[in-house]
Amino acid sequence: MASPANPKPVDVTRLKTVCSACSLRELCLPAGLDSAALAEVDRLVNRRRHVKRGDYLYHAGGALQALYAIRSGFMKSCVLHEDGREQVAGFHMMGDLMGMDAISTARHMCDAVALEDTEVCEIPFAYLEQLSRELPSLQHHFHRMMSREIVRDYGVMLLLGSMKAEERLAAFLLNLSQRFAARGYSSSEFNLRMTREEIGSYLGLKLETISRVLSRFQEDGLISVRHKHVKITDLAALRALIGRAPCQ
Amino acid sequence: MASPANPKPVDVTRLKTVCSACSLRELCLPAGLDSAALAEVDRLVNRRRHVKRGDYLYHAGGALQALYAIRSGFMKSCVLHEDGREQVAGFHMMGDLMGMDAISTARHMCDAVALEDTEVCEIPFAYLEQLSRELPSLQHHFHRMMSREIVRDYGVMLLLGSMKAEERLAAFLLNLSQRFAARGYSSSEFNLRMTREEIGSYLGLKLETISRVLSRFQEDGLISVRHKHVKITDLAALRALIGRAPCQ
DNA sequence: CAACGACTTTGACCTAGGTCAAAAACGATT
DNA sequence: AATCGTTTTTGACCTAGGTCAAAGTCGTTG
Repeated sequence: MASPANPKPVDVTRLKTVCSACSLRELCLPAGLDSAALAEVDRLVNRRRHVKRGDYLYHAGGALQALYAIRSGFMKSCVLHEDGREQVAGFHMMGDLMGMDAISTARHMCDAVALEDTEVCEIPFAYLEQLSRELPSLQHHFHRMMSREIVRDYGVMLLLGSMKAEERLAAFLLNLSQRFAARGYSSSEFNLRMTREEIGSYLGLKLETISRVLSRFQEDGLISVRHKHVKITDLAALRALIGRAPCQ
Repeated sequence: MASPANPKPVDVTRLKTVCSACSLRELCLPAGLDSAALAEVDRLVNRRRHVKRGDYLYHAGGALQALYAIRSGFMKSCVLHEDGREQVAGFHMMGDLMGMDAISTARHMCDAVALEDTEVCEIPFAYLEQLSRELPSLQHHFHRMMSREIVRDYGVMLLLGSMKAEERLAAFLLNLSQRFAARGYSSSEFNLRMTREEIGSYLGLKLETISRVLSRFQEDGLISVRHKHVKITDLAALRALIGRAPCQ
């Protein structure tokens, strides 16, 4: 079970934690760096920030100061339409890098909101560019992370553009499952940090549809859901749902 | 009107054209570089490639060799689902940079197909990384281009996730219009290079819906369409379509 | 522990867009 | 100019998912 950030108020040893000693080292920005490079990156990532549940890490329109690597917690990013409609563009967890949308115009193009108390490492962007000119491995890994975001986005387009409700939700659950697994948590049992409405927004569906499809999955023995808690009971069947082409 | 690549077979002077003399200089990778940097980039971009209508620039799964800047022509990129479903992830024209999805895994994650005869400049990726370590302005602009792709993708998510058919198509036409304008072509009159089916795939709709909505726009006096030729006759009304929130 | 608000579930009904089918229009080729 | 294949248009009908409404469940706070 993913436990939330340690509730102890301020722990000096933890505040001093650096990339080189971080358990997310191999998932996060410094993945694959040698120890010399890692020491440099320790200096790059100099500040932590706590974002309380419901609070914003940054707002659309705000100036780019830094990129943010999530240390613990859970966030969503939302694109806004002028008329107030909002589209969840992604859910982010430990090791994920946020804020890359802002590099283009030096202003954030989406909101980042904490879905539970979250701790992030601040990565001053100007300094990251400078350092990545000196450290080819850092440079390359940063490029890989931006590219990975593009690939992820393509996956979401595929989801939104050509899958039906059941497939979308199956893909969503499998994606969460796999990301939890990659972080050492259970791949079969986890808590959803977001509401049905937020899942719906992400998947281009209404919250009632999410609720109904989850119920149907449960009836069919694919999962068991109780509120935010999900247990995948038939992984193969869930995978089969998105594999086959029911249309055409 | 955008004229296709010169049909003369091989023109040596054109083959020798370099970034510093390219009319797309300010849209493309070298945007904003000083003349010293530009001279370096001239050496970086050493090869051209012609892709005939219907041919692939690269395939999903293929190894990343280079990024590609479009000099002339028109392309689409498609994400593939294992079951054969395909989702058009984007349409690309002169000055656009393609292939950034491949940096993440060193393999392309989508297909790139020419919708008309297209000429691209090959940008060897390893060399681009090397050069951008030496030229901060190139480095920064490259980052901006990757970020711009992420922002574009967020826009597509908004489109697919929370807009209805008419809004999607209006947004699509306005986007094309604006991109043609940025390249010195008419913003109000242009040829669609893609089929109704490809538009539909991009917008998460069926080709019949595209056809119907285009006809409706024409009846309402927003545009006039004849096959691939589109003329925007009421820009304001088209804009108004995506501005207001008809639902909720 | 009562009460409130936020979230979820479920049912009944409706509609935007999908599906199927047929005809028309085009463009490339002979 | 005739033919073929591709693309587009339009109509008739259908269904997945949206909408509206009501009841149930939870966590939080006084």
